[in-house]
Amino acid sequence: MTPTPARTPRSVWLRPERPARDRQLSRAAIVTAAVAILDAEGIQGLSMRRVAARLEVTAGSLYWYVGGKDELLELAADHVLGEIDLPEAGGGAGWREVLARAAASQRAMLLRHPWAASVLAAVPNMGPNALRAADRILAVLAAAGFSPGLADAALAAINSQVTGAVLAETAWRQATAGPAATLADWQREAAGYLAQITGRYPHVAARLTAPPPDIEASSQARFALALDCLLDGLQARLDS
Amino acid sequence: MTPTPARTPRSVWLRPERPARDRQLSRAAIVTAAVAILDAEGIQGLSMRRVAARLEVTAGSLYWYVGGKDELLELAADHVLGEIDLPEAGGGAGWREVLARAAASQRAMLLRHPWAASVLAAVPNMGPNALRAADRILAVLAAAGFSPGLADAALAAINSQVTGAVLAETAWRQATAGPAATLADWQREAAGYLAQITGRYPHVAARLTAPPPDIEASSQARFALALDCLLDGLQARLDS
DNA sequence: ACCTGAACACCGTTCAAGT
DNA sequence: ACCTGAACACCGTTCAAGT
Repeated sequence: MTPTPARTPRSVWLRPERPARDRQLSRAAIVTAAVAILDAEGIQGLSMRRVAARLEVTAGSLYWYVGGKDELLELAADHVLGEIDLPEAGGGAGWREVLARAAASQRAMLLRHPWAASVLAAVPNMGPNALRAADRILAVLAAAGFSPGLADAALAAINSQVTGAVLAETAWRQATAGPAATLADWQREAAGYLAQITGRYPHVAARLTAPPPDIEASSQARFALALDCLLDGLQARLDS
Repeated sequence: MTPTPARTPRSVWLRPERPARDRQLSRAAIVTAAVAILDAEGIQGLSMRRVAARLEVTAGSLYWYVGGKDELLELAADHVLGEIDLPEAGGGAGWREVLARAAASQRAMLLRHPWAASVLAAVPNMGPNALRAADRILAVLAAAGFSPGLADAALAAINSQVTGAVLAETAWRQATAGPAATLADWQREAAGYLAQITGRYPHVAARLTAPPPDIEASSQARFALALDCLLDGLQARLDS
């Protein structure tokens, strides 16, 4: 019934920042405040009013520096992207090691900021930190003999793997960290449902009732396995 | 300052549905309405009030059947998960083909419902359709000789790849489908920013200014490549 | 140029009260 | 048992008006 509102999803990065003067607010301050709230309370806890309150300012004033909440999220996401360790420009390490290191660093950062993966996944990343990271990786791949097409595919595949894996990991973490304090509590709470599915879905039930002892370690191991598979496959396609 | 609200992220699936009587509303009707809105207007367009309006009912009445908006999203996500083509129970196809088919079907479904990937990624999927899909795949892998651990890793890796790839694809699609109608328009709009990054990030700039002619086909090709790499790697680890 | 204050049009959720 | 109506406590965003 109601017509679709004419959203204008133009990215922040397509508009220049306003020139600097003597002012008590800034894009940087707003982004820092937003990241602090996101880290502490997640995406649900972020609102323009709360960011403004943290800066002791009115909500409306944020709109002088930032197009809106969506833009602020884009800025926050690029901000944490700056925490990723990137390969040196002229480093001597092989491309496999470079990609593995960068992917591990990216995963660690996304686990430190559990809100970031979903934000980065929802929007094309065109911020300076995103571009810098992509450019470094593509440079390494080009130097290693990757064609532009294969380098693109490699970057996209690894990025998808990291993002997807972290999203799944944090989803489970947040669910089991709910009202039930421990995993055992959660299982007791879910016992009824589990009993119901044991018969219908035996393979899944076996996993749910007997989860790995160390979730942290097994997530890490699964991530390493998937990454190795991708790197093996890329190497084979590079050699042929 | 404000204390974190005591959310109760217990999953829908942990609570039984209320017994059926003669009523003008139902979980199924609510979920159907929600999916229709999500398909038409995306996640931003979904509100409890709009779902209620579509069913010619008050917003409050939805809470008799559904715990809240988060639960409704879980239900909607599992609903579309039912559209995935799964392997027959006793099919004769090899495990590689089975996984490839299921992954392709999952990807197609996620592209049909661009809101679904982010919802599925945000929450552990414990609905009946999610469990059924996982169980079928795990059964095929077990029959092919996969250890439980390797089967888990395989399922997780492929799921992460599909989810991550679709999220990236839809993010770009929605960005370029914004106010600028065509990709050329979008590029003209972004020209200033592109010129600015051409010097700093040459490898990325080359990709942005000269995108592949057929985005659809190249996304599909990249997805097939990543999936092949994963399947190759799994096969090698299965044989060893 | 920058920020306030107030308003507008929405939200999710609760809950007495009706039937 | 099921649904309404009204309310509560929030939202994002806009914009005149101040300085």
